Formats: sequence, structure tokens, C-alpha cells
Amino acid sequence: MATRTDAPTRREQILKEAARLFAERGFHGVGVDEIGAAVGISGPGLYRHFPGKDAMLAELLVGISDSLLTGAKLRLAEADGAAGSRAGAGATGPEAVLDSLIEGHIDFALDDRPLITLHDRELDRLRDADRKMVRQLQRQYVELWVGVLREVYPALAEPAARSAVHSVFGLLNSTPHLGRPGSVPGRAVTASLLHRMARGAFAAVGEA
Amino acid sequence: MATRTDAPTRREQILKEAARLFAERGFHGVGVDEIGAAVGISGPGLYRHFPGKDAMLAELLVGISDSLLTGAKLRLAEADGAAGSRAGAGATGPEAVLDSLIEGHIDFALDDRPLITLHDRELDRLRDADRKMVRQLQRQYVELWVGVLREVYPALAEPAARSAVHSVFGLLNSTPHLGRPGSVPGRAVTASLLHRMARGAFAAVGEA
DNA sequence: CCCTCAGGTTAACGACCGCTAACCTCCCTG
DNA sequence: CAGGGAGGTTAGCGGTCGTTAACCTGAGGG
Repeated sequence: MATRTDAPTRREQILKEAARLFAERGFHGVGVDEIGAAVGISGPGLYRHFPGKDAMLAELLVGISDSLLTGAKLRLAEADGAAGSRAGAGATGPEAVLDSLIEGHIDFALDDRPLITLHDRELDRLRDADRKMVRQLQRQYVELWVGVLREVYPALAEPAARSAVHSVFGLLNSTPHLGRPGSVPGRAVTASLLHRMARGAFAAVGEA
Repeated sequence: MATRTDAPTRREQILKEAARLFAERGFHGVGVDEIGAAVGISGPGLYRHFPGKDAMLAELLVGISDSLLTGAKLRLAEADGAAGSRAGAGATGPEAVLDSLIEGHIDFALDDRPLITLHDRELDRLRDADRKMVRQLQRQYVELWVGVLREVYPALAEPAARSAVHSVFGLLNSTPHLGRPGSVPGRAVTASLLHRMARGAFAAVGEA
């Protein structure tokens, strides 16, 4: 239900270009005229689709957080379902779930670089209500990771696990700094490298 | 020569407060009046100390990059000197140098959170000349890490090493997201956790 | 065939922001 | 004890930005 093959609507075009511009030059560094120009209309025409500039940022940030959380919940349910149907675990232990979470986050970071940049950079520019909602989604996402991580490493205390998760997010979200896409190695190689580093980082703090 | 115990000058106050404000609300999100108010003078009084708002950001970013690079060079020279004087390595192998680099970066990230935030967030707001200089310093810093890392893990190819270094920077620079100082664990605990995770991440990609 | 309405346009307003101008006031020094 | 510079102040200018107002146009439906 999240896959789309038909042409993008004007709204979607605007959101995509706005995300790119906000990531490049910051929320306050981009004017509405530029966003309009990026989709071929000019300035105030945007107000037929959004009540204001703030609303575009809000929709982007809520969308990102929600999408990350939804994806993670889906992966978690998948693993539980598989474990239940086989009535005895096996290939779908907590380790496999953790790998699945990491893989999902990497996919997102590699495929939607502007969004991942905005995600931890422009949160404070939101109206209180929106910011609260984004923070709540983010917190749920983190807690989901923390739960899985502590299943893999039961000796890990909760505060340490939470710090570790935040730090690994920092690692995975570093992709925008890895040179523009095309340079350095291919996507699969980068994904594999990030995955191994994330597991290594977790292992170093979990197997104390 | 880098340690100071006397009272901070007005210039230094301004830079410190500007760094905090820029990190909190973004370069374009802070007005000169606010920066002035934060140090007890008002608005245009800042122009007795800086030629403009841009100049404050430039001095901050160049200062950070230079300070990181200088510190790293110092640690590298220290290790080489010690190894040379003992004429036979021992406790000061490449591993010790890598640990020293990690420790230095963590100290910086924990003690100067606003600066580390600005460092990879507001670079694009600089004038071309300044941005070029900052990028050069950053590149040197990265290459220094890459060199040390490949001494520890000789099997590691250069592009992979560079990606790994960038990713570990992302991990170490995640400290601003670990809740405000005072919450969660103490400084030493956090530093130790970050250090182990960084080593773990490197090991996972170096011992392929 | 008109009427509506979605989706544009340009003009313009008000607020804000970086910066300059003009002026003031200590404090230090010859 | 002049005088000058360092370091402030307030007023205000010019430009930019988000937003609104007023108007236009082409496609679909009764």
C-alpha cells in the first residue's frame, strides 16, 4: 500500500523539491518562490496546496517519522509472525529482527537522503503541536529498537541501550556526508559496510 | 598555548553565544539582535567586533575544523615521538594512536556540543573562500584518520576506510541527541560507551 | 451553453533583518 | 587636563520574505 507507480501529484512534487531545498540550504534559507520555481509554478501558487511554508516542513517531518516507525513495526510483526507459524524460532531470532531493522533504516537513509537530513536538523522549526507529534513518533521508534537490542544483548542496561541506539542512528544517518551518490562505492557495498559497522558497534557495547 | 584561564574577552563571549544560538535555531533563524542580547549588548554593537554576521559563523567553523586537525596532529606526533624515543614501539602502536584520536574527538563532541552541531550543519552558509578552507581542513582531518585506520587494519581499502571514518564521525557526533547534559549517564560513562562503539564499528569493517 | 471550480497568475502589503549613520561616554595617555 | 579611541547607544534605510488579494483560464457537467 506504500508502493506507487502512477505519476506523482503536484503536492508530492512540491514536497519532494521542498525536502531537497530545505536539506541543502536550511528551512529559513529557502524562499517560497524557490520552491515554486522548482516545480514549475511560481511563489504564491503553492498556497493552493499548502496553508503555508511551515505546513510543508511539518508534513515532511511527520511523514518521515511515521514512515520509519511503521516500517519498523511491520518488520517486527513479520518476524513474530514467522516465529509463531514455525512454533519454534530458528532463523528468526532477535538477531534477525535487529538485522531487519538495520536494513530498513539503511534503505531509508540511502534512498531518501534529504529527508534523513531534515529529520534531525529542522525539528525545532516546527509549531509546538507538530514537534510534539514528531518527537513522540521518534521516541516510539527508538524504544522499539531498544527492546529488540536488549533481546539480543540481555546484559545491556536500558539507558546504555538507548544511547547506543541513538549513536547507531548517527552512524547510519551519516550517508549524506559520504560524497554525492555515484562517487565512492556502489549502493550495495555501502549498505553492507554500514550494516556491518552498526552490528559491530552494538556488539562492542553489548558484549561487555 | 591553547589553554586559557583568564576571563573571556567580549569577542569570545559573542562567539560562544552565537555558536549556541546558531546550533539551536540555525544560522538564518537567529537575528543579530538576539546574539547581542545574549551577551548584554544590543544589536549593532556587535559590529565593533565583527564585520558581519557571516564573519562570526566563518570564524566558528574555521576554528572548529582547525582545532580538530591541530589536536589530531598533536596526538599523532606524540605517539610517533614516544615510539621513536623508545626505539621499538610497544604500548604506542597504531592501535594506541587510533584510541587517542577517538578520545580526542569524543572530548570535543562532549565539551563543545554546539560547535560539533554547527560543524556539519551550517557549512553551506559560508562564503566560497571560507567554505573552501573549512573543507580543506576537514579533508585533512579525515585523511589523517584514514591513514591511522589503515595501519591498524592493513587489509582495509582506502575508499572503505574513508567511508568508515565518516560513519564513525556520525556516531561520535550524535552526542547532541543523547538528551541534555546531566540526563542519562555521566560524562565518563558516555565517553567510554562511544569509544567502545567506535572501535567495534571499525573492527567490524576492518576484520572482514 | 453557461457556470463552477481547481489551479494558476501578478501586485502589493507588512514585518523582519542585516547593516550603516550619527552620536554618546568612559578611560587612558602624553 | 585636553583629546582620542574603544565600545557602546538609537534611528533608520533597503532589501527580502511569507502571505493575502484580486484576477485569469481552461476543463468538466447539468
